[in-house]
Amino acid sequence: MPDSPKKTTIYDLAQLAGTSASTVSAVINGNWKKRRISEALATRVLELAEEHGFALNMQARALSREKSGIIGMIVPMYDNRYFSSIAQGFEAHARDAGYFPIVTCTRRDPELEVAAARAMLGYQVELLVCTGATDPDRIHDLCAAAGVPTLNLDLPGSKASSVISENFHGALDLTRKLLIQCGKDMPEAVFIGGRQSDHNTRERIRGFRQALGEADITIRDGNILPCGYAAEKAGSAYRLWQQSHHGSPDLLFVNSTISLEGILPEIEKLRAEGAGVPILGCFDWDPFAARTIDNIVMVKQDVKRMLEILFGLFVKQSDEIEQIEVATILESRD
Amino acid sequence: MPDSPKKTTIYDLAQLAGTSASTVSAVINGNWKKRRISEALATRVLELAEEHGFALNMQARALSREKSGIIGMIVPMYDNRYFSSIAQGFEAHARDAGYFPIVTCTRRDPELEVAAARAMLGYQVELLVCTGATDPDRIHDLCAAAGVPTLNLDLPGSKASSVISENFHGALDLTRKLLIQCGKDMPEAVFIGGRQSDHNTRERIRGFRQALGEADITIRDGNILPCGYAAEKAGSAYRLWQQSHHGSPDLLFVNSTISLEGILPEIEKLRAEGAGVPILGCFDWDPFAARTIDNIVMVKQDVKRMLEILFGLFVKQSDEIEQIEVATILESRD
DNA sequence: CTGAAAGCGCTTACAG
DNA sequence: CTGAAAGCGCTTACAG
Repeated sequence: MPDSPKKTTIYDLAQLAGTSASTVSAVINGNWKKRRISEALATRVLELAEEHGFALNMQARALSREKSGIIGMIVPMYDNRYFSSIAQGFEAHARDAGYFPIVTCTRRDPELEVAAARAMLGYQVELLVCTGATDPDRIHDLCAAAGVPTLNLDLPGSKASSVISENFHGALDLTRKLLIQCGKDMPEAVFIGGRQSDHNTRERIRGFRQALGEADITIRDGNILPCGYAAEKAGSAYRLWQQSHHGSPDLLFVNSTISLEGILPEIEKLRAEGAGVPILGCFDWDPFAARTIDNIVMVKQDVKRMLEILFGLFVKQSDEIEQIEVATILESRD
Repeated sequence: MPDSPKKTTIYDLAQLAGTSASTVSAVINGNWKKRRISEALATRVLELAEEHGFALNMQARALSREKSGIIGMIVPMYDNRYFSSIAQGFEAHARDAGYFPIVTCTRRDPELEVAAARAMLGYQVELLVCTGATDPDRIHDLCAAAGVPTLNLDLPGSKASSVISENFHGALDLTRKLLIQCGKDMPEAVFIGGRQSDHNTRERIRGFRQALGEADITIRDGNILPCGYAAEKAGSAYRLWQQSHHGSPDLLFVNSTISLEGILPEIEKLRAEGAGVPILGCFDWDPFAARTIDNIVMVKQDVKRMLEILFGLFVKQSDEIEQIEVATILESRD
């Protein structure tokens, strides 16, 4: 392999093979049957390409084709299983579909989301998937102005199709199950985590309320605590609740593993003191939490299915706006 | 915002502003003081750009500048805290340094690694960081032929600088701590997970052996089980060990959180049966595992520091090959 | 203070 | 069966 100091181009290859750039291009792109290029020439070109470590310049290709072959995704964070499996699955699907995936995390920051969307537009993405975006409609407008379609995942938007979990039903089932585990007649039930402003949190609260209603349990407003997703926020909201109630709730619905991380130290403190510990539910899943926290019930979102549907929408390219809800799975150790 | 059906170019902007593409280019790139363009014109151009949702075509820029502004990273997986925080931190650093980050996961598959490296080369990355790569030297050669520098992270290579954890010392400290916790005179100690072929695993085994040696504990070869990283592999290797020894070890050194996931069910089974449970150590960190598994000691790798050093090497661009080891942190609940 | 023009490395009608 | 040439949207000397 002659270490060419500078990058090899199709012109170099053409010269080496005694042919033209057009022909090399056709060979590289596998169009040589169509162009009826002799097999011998094609083989020769491919050999030379291999030998010189030739890599097609994708920017040049994108420029001339006027399409990049890139699809983008923005994600709030990588540091939990839900979003990281979304990122990983998105990559795999994109590659299988012949696209190059670009994913970027925007820390639930609206400004960063917009900046990331602009950057992706600069790279001429052919699709932008907004995962858990705080303002997907704004991103949609940005992309629409550039003629780029968007799709929403996890959190819905109103201007493009969305694939989300069955938040209401998932929360309903989870709460029902927790009530059974709890056993008490009039348990003190608390919901914690998430944002009142986001659709998923609202739907989950609705499911939570409904399950309690079915059991004729009245729920005080002070027991619904959409304090944000961050671990610290959930931790301190929980601590505050405990202080003002002089004790822990009987049943605790936690709205994400991130929030669960913040609450766990408090739960452990209770356990260490030999005090009663609330029955725990979490609308989210983590393998260690599921395995090691006593009596926790977790809701696993069906990432595989969500991505299949998402890519189905992408290839369909319909401009009808749909909102598709995907069933969740309840996981507990018993 | 007039929804232009087609993308706006600098020529469109030039026409609109009654000036030339060169001038627009200078304004967009913030070089207009240098070009002494009138502030009025500059402002006007920027307004128009905003109004039309203009986004510089980065492929065109890359092509003409002959540099892409992209840096790439390959990572084995996203689905654990170590690698996902590496990916997240890489993104942040890249952006701060004015680069566009591309990260791709290659599932510890040598062929995928090479394919991903080729794809990145096609996108003209200016640096490729190989994280936990099975054959970083092969990727280095590929990149070197295209004049692209590489850097290794987590697992070292011999042809480019590497930033890795202090595997030997980390394992030594961890094992010492486990021995203290264990308390027994002649504990049965087992090492599980990882690959004999990788540097980190070998170094950790060395640290493990050394700590045992210091305590005059002889260690049988059958107790060193580098069975791979996958959870299932670790699970079955552990089960096998237990079967042939009619019991569990006293001390178990697990080489990653992934392997820990595979072993946990067995540990729980023991606990449920009221049988003795080994003292657990893990060369890796996960917040839930750290919090919820009784008496586990975890080694946290210093991702923040590793990335700082990595980017330091990148900006330095020295062609001296260094291998830098970063201290790890021991975490336990007491 | 500003513009015309060449060139980056491809693709793709088009002509032979 | 194959090549010359225009064009994709920028940047950057160069000339004024």
